[in-house]
Amino acid sequence: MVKEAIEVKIKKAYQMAVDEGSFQSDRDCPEVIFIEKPKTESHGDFACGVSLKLARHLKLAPMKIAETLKNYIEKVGTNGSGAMTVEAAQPGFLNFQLDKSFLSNIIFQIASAGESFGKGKSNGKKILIEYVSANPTGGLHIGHGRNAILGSSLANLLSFAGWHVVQEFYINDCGEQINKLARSAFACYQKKLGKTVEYPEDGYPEESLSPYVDKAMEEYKSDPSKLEKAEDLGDIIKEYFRADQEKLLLSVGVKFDSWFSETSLHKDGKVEEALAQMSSLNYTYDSEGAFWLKAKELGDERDRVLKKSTGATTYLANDAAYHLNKYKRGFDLMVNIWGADHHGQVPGLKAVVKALGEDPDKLELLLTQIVNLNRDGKPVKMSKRMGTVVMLDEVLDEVGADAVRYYLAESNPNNPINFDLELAKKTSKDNPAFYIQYAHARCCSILRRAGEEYLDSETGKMNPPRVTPEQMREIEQAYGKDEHMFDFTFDNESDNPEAFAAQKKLVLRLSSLPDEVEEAARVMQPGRIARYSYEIACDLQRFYEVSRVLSEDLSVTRSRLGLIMATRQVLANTLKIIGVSAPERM
RNA sequence: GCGCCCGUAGCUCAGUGGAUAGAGCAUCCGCCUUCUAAGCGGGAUGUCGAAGGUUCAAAUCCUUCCGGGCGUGCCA
Repeated sequence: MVKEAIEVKIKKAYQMAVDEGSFQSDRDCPEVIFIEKPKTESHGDFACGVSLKLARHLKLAPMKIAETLKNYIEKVGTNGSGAMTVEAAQPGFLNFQLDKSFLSNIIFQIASAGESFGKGKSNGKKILIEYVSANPTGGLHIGHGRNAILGSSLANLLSFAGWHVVQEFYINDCGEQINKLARSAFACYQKKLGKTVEYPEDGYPEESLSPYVDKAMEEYKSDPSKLEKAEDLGDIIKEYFRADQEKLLLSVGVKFDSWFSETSLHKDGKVEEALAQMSSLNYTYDSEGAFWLKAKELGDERDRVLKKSTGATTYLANDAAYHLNKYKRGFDLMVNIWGADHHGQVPGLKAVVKALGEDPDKLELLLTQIVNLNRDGKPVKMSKRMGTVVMLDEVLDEVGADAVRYYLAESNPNNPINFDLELAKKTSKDNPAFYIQYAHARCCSILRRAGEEYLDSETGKMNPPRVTPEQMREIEQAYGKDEHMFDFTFDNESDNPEAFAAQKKLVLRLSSLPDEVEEAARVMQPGRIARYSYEIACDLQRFYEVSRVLSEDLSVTRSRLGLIMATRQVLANTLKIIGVSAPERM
């Protein structure tokens, strides 16, 4: 919001400069006005290097352009948002220093927006995010967990940024893996009935299936004929697994709007339809008894089989049908989240989409790298059931949902995660997940304490609350209405530069939530919000160290309580995006 | 071989073509009468994997090379 205000000012200044003949150009600035946060304090609170970019276009020295813009910016004035000073600096930067009035106006704006602070305006667009999409043949491992948390956080983020989001799980409930499940479960069942059968050599581990077979026998004990065919038993068991996956995902706050069955595509003849559509567009051919996609001419490294010589369709053919269905549902954008070990399938899927005559640019694939588990920096393999693969529920049991969500959401999907189990359990600043929650709890604590009696250190007696319940209600009501309520938040820079710096830093950090949301949504990286949240926690801590909220001065107390409310709100909003709880006490 | 991802402080990682490349951990030195010390402040720490190129300006864009991970089925 601050960046926008500055951008508007520069734009206006540019137009005035053109109008008055200082710049020989059209009224619209030909370069993007990019406002940055300088790393060095002496470069102001915000800076803009547009003069450097304009040098060639205007045929003037960058420094000259900067100075001209500075003069016109001063003419533009404050336009109601509070004051700032501008400096032109070598080699042509514009450096902006915000005034106290500007800063307290920021708090006021956050206060007015309340819960919706940082929320993007609805863009009227629909997006489908498909993720996890595991086989219903077992549990979910930590890699599924990474995709689940990324998908869910991305959904929260995009929805907050103004998209209409649909989250979907594509159930891979047919094909070779499912047949294997059915065979294994049926063998297990036969054994339970006392028959001597050979357990499939490459089958799923009997000990993991056994409880599910027991469950099926219990459920169908009045009508065991339902279990008499391997296929039927497989259908029952795979639904158990799917339901377990759903339950586990719900326990980490991952909730799907839609569960799409691969089998339903076959039943409804959609796979054949998709194949026919690709044929009609002349992107297929028969060879060696199989049915092929001309993938190579659509950008893949070689052609791909759609229907095997056995007559069965490949996963690619099924994916074609599924994606055709997605396209028909009219989304503006579709995102698939896959493990990076599947990246080889990307060109095939893109080829299929083109062969169906759809726009491949509407389909975005996010690939996630692997999750390594560590304990005190050393690699661990902890799974009881699967040997080398670490299961999501085991990690969840050990460190809890909040830590799982934070660490899996925080990372850049392109990088492998080194998830340290001991770190995730720490209750200290080393553990950002904890530290952010603690910051939120601290805000709540201060707000609570404001309305409680407190010990007077001089008299040793209890004093009445600094802020009575009536006053607290007044503050909450004024919060968002009284523009000048926050004017007392800041110390004078000359009296207490440390305190002023911390106050300013916190306020500016809070103000950037809308920019952070917009940028994170644009690059589809909810992890940026997680890291931003940690930075707020650090800034709050610093503020807390150097400037008291609750004091004898009621106007300062009121003012700073407003800042604490604003901080609590921004922390709550960011935690909600990454799906971590915001506790009031810890 | 080919394709994708990665290479930034001792470690884990940020970094939008812009000013002196940043955080946290670890390490060293300080700091607890006060709203939660579950903490805070301050040092020190770099061939941004390498070399070319584009640019007024490159960790960032392009090319080549080196190192690591993954993939490369009529499996999913």
